[in-house]
Amino acid sequence: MLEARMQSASTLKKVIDAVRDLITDANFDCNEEGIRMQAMDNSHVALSSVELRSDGFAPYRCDRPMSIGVSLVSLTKIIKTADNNDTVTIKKDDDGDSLGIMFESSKSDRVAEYDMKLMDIDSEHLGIPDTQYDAVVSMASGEYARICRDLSVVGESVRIDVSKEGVGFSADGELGVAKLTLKQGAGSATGAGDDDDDDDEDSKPNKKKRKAGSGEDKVVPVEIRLNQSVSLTFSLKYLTMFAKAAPLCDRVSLHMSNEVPLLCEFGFDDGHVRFYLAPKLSEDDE
Amino acid sequence: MLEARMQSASTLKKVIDAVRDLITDANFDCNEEGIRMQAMDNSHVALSSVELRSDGFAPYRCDRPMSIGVSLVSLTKIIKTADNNDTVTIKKDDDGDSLGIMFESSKSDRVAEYDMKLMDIDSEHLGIPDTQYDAVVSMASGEYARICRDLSVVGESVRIDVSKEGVGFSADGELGVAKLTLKQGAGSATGAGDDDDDDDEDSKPNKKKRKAGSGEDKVVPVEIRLNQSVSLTFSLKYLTMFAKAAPLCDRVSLHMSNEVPLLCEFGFDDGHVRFYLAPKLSEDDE
DNA sequence: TGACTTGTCG
DNA sequence: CGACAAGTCA
Repeated sequence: MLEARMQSASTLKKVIDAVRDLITDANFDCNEEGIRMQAMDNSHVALSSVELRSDGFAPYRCDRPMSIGVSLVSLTKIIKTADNNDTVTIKKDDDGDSLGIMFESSKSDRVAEYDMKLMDIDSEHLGIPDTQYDAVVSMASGEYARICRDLSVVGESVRIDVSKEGVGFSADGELGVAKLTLKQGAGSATGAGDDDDDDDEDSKPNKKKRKAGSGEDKVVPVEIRLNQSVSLTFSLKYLTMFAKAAPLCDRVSLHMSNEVPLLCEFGFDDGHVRFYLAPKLSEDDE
Repeated sequence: MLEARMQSASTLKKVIDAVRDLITDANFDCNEEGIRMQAMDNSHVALSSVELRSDGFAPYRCDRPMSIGVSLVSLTKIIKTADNNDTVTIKKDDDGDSLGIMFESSKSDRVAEYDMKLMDIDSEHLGIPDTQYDAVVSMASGEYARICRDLSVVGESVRIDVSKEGVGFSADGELGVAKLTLKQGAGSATGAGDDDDDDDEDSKPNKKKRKAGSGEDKVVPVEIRLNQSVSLTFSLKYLTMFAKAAPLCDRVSLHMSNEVPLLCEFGFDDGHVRFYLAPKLSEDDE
């Protein structure tokens, strides 16, 4: 028996939005620590990994580990019917072959219940080594999204160079060459500021999302942690798909070592979305 | 060596937007006075002419005149990645075959550098005689755009009649006849004019949604300078494309003499965009 | 069906 | 000026 309730549907909606372009089906692996999902994209190039820790739910109950095979296409359709501040409860019996999903509106007495059919999915659970990366770049997630968008007009690949001075993103193609440079410590306004109030922090999920329209954007500085300079080339198409996760949080961190897959991480309260992507081996690949 | 820096990208963005529907490639002719661009549209019907005077740049440096062959398609893609208030610097070495374009964000240390490949373009530089026109009509550029839009619903050509009383725009087609009259001195709020004058036809389709902007539109009176009445017919398709320049400035002026190409001018600080279009010879042409 | 572009709102 | 939503194109 699994039963998990989250105060607001918005995080779940954003998580689904973040991965639905990459994944069509996936197993949700649940245990007492929370819910995890991991899957390669359809062309087996990128790995997506989602964690929703049990702390993010109240209550959370999972008597014994279970693996729930979900069609993200179906789940997307269902989750889109929820309001952002609806309460979401998901429930699964030990024996059933369907997943119960319930949305309760806060202001009215509207209750929507879905019973989503499940799938049998071969879970190719890949162990991901807990690598130490040579370079970790953290920046505003909006900035990351924009860099992907801007460079996409020039080419299909981006070379990321990280050094002490900063991080450079460069692309080239028919129309010429583009290079975008961020200096360490450089601030960048995000789209979503949320002000930390001192009083009400803890377990209460902050559903006050004041998306500070104009003016009061929080400045999110670029931070670089570097053991060794790296230079890696990636497919912009995938990096752009990763950027769909940007609404989840202010920051994204890119973890890189030469010739090792990139880890692109979006962390949020009580969970994260991580993407892994192998670098292009050489520039002639394109 | 050319180096020119403008404080804000917005003007450049608007200039490019104004001509990109008409022109795909053009030479940017640079000298110490500034940058000029002149080109016929692809079907060799309309002439576009852009001037960016050196005063609009700081600093501006152009050691010797040069002609830079630019693909507006590429330039459009690049310029779209700039924020409106980014600082723009364009640079070209005397010998290179590419144009350096740099956007610097004001708030952060984000720097985007592009190196755009150039083209060899046969510059058919047409001398434009500095004509004295018989009639010059100046009006709100938003009003101009709206007239083009409204009349396009009715027909493909517009006849413009200028007399002492005012200026009339008329079109006809399948669904009937439309005539729009502006009187001299009549004020018009930018964007939403409905000056109901006596000549108003009821056949005018009313699907105008007046998006009167922020309410505080400046009133821009219609001004007519007239030596002799004129009556000319133009393709609405082209006049509508000219209207893309409207964001550049509050006013547009239409310079006309019978049987001579129209000059449609959008002037702004330190520059202008001008369009020339030959009149249709007779109304049976359509 | 999804992604992108454009237009509107805050 | 940035974010959201709708419409269009692929």
